[in-house]
Amino acid sequence: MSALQLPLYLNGDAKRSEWSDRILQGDCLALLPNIPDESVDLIVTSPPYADSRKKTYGGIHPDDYVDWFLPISAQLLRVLKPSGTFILNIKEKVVNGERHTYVLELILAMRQQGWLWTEEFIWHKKNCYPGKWPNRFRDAWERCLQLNKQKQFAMYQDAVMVPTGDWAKTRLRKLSQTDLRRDESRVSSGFGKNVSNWVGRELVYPTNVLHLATESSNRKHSAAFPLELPKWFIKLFTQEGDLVLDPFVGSGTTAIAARMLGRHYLGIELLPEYVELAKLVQFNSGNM
Amino acid sequence: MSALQLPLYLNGDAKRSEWSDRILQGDCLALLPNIPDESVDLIVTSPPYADSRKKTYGGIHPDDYVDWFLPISAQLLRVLKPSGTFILNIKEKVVNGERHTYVLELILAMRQQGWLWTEEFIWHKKNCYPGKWPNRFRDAWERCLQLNKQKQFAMYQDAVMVPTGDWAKTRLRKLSQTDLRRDESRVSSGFGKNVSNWVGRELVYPTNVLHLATESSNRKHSAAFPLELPKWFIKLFTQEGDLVLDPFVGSGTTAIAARMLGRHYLGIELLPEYVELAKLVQFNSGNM
DNA sequence: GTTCCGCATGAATCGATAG
DNA sequence: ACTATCGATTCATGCGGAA
Repeated sequence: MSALQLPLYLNGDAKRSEWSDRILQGDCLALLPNIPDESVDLIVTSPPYADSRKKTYGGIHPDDYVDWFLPISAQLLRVLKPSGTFILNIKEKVVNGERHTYVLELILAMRQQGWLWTEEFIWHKKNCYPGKWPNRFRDAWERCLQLNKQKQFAMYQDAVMVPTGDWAKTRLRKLSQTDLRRDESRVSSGFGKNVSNWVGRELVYPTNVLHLATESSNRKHSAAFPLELPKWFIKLFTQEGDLVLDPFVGSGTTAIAARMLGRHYLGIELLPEYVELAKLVQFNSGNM
Repeated sequence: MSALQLPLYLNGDAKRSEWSDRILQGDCLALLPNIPDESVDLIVTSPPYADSRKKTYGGIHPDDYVDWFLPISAQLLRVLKPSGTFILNIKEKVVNGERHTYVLELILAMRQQGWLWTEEFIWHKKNCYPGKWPNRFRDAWERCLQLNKQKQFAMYQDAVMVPTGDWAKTRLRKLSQTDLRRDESRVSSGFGKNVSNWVGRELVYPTNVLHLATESSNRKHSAAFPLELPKWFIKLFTQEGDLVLDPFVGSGTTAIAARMLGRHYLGIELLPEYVELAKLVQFNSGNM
């Protein structure tokens, strides 16, 4: 789909409400330029991993990955609001017995591009692919890179608080004065170790290791990542009515998550079959 | 301590048995050159984090971290056996609201130096206290970089097998003891449990995510990692009688772990007070 | 309706084989 | 030598059918 064939609702002059909440089929590098500057509150995406979907996406070679992604991230930087956040779910492949370095290089290159590498969340995959190899174990985690345009960005931490675990109660009982003092010295700022702030509370703030609920909706389609993953980031970085973009929306997981949470969304997907699947699920998820 | 003042047991001509199983006080960059080529089976260390221990180590600025570490890693590359492994526990600091990139740059630089970046294990600090800052949550994980000299290296995967999630869950539920049920028993954990209790049962291989509680003992070394962490890597990458090196041994955690597992060890520590502490613990751990 | 098995299925990786 | 393809390995999970 060329720029000239773009649907009217992607015209930059249109109001957002006229072009959001859709799944677009096409190359995101061709479609992204039609999204207005600084119009997106949150980008959550899981791009095709290097060399891993050769049959479907043509297979980006690990050595070419950074060059392939940088023009896209340049567009994402443009369309993101100054207070917005970009969550990039990615993991390096094993190449010739080594972890490839394209993710490291991508982070460095995106910083040159103007992004701030604010944080790296860890997604612990509970049911990772099985297998046994002579010199490695199963890969059970992926990176969720948090990138921003500014040091100050929108973040709604209270929206993702989690119930206090049993460990907290146990821990509290065991806390001695020396424990408290030691931790106070270890934590230099902010919330710190003021136990009174969380004693008796039912909810606590999570960490940067994603500990999502084990419950997973009965999805019949294969999703790139579980629904809970985009939901968590959408709750954390947006409010109702905000706009969430996924330039590699696949079967629509991010769009569904946004819809469920009352956020506007815009999904882009290259493969028509995924677009159809996404639209189907999108339609069926109306009452979720 | 200059090279001229090196103790006799660090003379390259001496047999390993004459110079191992000791904690040496001094700058590792000055002491490492006296260790013979390709004599170490495993290196496990947690170097001082950038800028985090200004008072004790002089505070390596994040921007200088790579230049500071590369001469050391060059020595480590030399003393490591071809089949050996280097486990580097490290985590980037937040500088000016961003994760600093020195760890990424260090990986790239060490590859230029000849290291292979085989794997990145995640140490998930599962019992760290909740906490929050305006723009981030509590940091609950650290990197354990696995670096090698060759694609083929010694690895004893059977030594770290853990009970299956299903089996453990079922059995523990039938025991109906709250404490046991709460105990982490899934595949991804396996620390802090007496695995011998499960011998003969169904065991599976772990993943590259290590669930491990931070140590709550009264260690004075500020960067001490929990004993289970070096123990796990020592079991995975060495056999009894092998030699384990920690060039930043601190209060001796790696040395204690090696001793407990019947491995030879060599610890290096700059600060005399830590050396004394390490030797004390080393002595007291004789019957552990 | 529950609970309990059995079974298919993965954003995987290695080594061998083939071109 | 270097790349492309295939078989073997492995386990948490969700599902369907059975008790």
